[in-house]
Amino acid sequence: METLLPKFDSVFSIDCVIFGFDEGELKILLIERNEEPFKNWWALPGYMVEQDESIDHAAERILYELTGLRGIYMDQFYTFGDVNRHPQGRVITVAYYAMLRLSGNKELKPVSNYASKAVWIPVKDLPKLAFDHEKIFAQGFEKIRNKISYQPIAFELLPEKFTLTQLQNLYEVILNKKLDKRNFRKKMLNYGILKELDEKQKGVSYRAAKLYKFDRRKYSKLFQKELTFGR
Amino acid sequence: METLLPKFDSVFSIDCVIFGFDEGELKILLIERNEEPFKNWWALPGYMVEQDESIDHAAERILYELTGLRGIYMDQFYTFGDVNRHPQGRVITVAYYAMLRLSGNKELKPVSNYASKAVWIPVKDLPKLAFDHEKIFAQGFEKIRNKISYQPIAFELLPEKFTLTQLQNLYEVILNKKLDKRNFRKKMLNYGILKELDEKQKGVSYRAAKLYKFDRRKYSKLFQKELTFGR
DNA sequence: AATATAGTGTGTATTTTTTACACTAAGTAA
DNA sequence: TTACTTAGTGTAAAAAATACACACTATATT
Repeated sequence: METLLPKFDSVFSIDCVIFGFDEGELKILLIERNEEPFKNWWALPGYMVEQDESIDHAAERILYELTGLRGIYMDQFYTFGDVNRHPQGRVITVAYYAMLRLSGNKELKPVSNYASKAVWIPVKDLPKLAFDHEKIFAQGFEKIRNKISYQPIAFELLPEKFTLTQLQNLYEVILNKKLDKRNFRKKMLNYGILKELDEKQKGVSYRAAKLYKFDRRKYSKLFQKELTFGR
Repeated sequence: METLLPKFDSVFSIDCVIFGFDEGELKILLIERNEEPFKNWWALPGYMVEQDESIDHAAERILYELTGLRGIYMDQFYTFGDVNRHPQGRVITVAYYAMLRLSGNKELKPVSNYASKAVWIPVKDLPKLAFDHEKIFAQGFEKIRNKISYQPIAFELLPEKFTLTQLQNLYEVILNKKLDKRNFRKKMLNYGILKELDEKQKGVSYRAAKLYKFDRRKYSKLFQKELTFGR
């Protein structure tokens, strides 16, 4: 039966909204396109999905080819399917996002030549982007802002060891809102998902703060669905 | 420049996970397929998107053609892109969901003949479904369960006038959890998004309950993002 | 008319969570 | 030693969440 039916092929793409946090600034990973259309424009890392790969796999591959970043786990957040979003025809795109720690300064080096370079750009200096990528970016930002307010995912953006002040700064940047220091600390420490280390910050010209680590095991226990409504 | 570039066409589909609530049961809208592959199987209402329509528009059109339901607003929730999810080739599908009031018994009548019929099936009696539709359904159910616990969207499933007990039953069905009557009422009434009516339930063989209406205006004011973290 | 039945409707005390708020301690640099 | 800068800390008040049980009322049944 199957052989009598027409065969389908498709063209669709993946775009990645990758956030990083560095020097107190929230950044986003962009590439400079080296291909028409929009050659030499800034764009989100994104490309066509192959016929024989799942979209999740494509996301990883594409991010690697365009930026050199490897094995980054991303979550899908929305699919953009306006008719004219791509000048060459009907191309819908599935958007993924991730949050990365920038410490260690992983090098960015496109592996394919679809991109001429890949760089971290502060979110507040976002340039004009190719296609509908500004819209995609905006929705991705919205997504993490939402998510961070009910799941402490911010750790993914910080170095492995961090101070509470750094953590708070990050929350403030994403939520675009000042937070109270004492309440913030109380709340975070109460979650019980931070390990206090015996180490202190180094190289600062003032009192050094304690360093903390994120305790992934306790975290996943804590956030296996906890809903409102008592019994 | 554009004319030198290859033209792209694509094949992709929409699937709809539509919830209804009737006689104390949560139901889902299914069709019986009248086309290969999976002819005569149960399936979610879904079909291919046309080249010249946005995916949001396609969702509405497809739901109408397969079930006769018109102008239903749906939200996208996930895109399924495994390589072998469709036997005829590479077809990714964008899944949408909606919650509907079943009162008034809108008639279900496929307008195209891709479906031989469309019916409401209790979620607890879900049959075997075509393609990967069971997976899609499960993720859609997860979605509303999640959503209902931070936004009172349950009204969309109830008739325009409803009793607090009906509302509570619905929450209990979706959350799969018994709730305390007094606390539930206190909480709901405190939101201030219910209008108490001068009417009472009719045709019951016990004390009739007051009827309420959902106050959409107050609701949208209340739920314009309210995040945790004080100041 | 009396009674059984089934769901409606209500209040309070306790605990937990959230919020507001300001000063001292520690380390570095001059 | 002093000036500077950030780290670190507690409490009281308000708000929200929770646990819990019984009398009321409309109808159907006899």
